[in-house]
Amino acid sequence: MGRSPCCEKEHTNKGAWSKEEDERLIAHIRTHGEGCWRSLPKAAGLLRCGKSCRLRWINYLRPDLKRGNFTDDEDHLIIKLHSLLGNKWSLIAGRLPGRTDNEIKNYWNTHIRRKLLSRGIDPSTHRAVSAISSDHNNKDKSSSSSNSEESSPSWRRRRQQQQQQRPLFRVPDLNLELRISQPFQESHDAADIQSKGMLCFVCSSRSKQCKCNISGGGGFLGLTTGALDYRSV
DNA sequence: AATGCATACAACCGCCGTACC
DNA sequence: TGGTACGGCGGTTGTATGCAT
Repeated sequence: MGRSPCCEKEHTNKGAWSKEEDERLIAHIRTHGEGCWRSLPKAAGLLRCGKSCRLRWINYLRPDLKRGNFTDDEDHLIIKLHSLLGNKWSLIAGRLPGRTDNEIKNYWNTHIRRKLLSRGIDPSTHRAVSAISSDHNNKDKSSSSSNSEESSPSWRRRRQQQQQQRPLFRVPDLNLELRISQPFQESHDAADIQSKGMLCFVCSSRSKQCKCNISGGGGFLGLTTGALDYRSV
């Protein structure tokens, strides 16, 4: 049997969203709120798959989205978080207010990867390319290939194969267990956690239940401060 | 001006985890 | 306990745009 499709594909639009579709979706979510994506298209009068509506809203229409270029700070934060988390785009996006996982993923693939490569850093391992090539006894010389070659389809395929063959790089003895917290806050001392109802990174409790005696600064990547502050990275 | 190639990014696809029955 | 629905995620593709020739 298997699962039923998420929608009737014969009766749904695909491709770019029109202005009218956007307006319908926005209007529907304004009055009914997010959620129940499967039934939303019918209720909103859209010939779209529920998943498509969700993606359009989350990645493009949400009012709290920050459009425009990434700042240097955001750049650095993405690189640092990627070195810790790998391709966990949603977790990375959770630390960049107003940015979506899709946006960060695209930005990584189009800008940051190339930037790191041009600096001689392997974007998947965050190690110097020369170190990697010596690790592998020059087996994969193409990993230091020229930038002009890297974006070609054949280069992408080769690179995928290399990554499958290459042993995973692991940061030794790092406990990367993560807890969900609210996005980055300007300040994050214990008083803030209690007064603003933030989620404590240390004990995972909210507001007044938090008994962690945390003070600013110190700690790896600021994680021990209860909230990740990328400026400490 | 026409053409081909490269780039950027929106959107889709397929899979997974979880909740619910 | 197993099946199904659903939301969410990461990888991939499609296409519009910009640039070089």
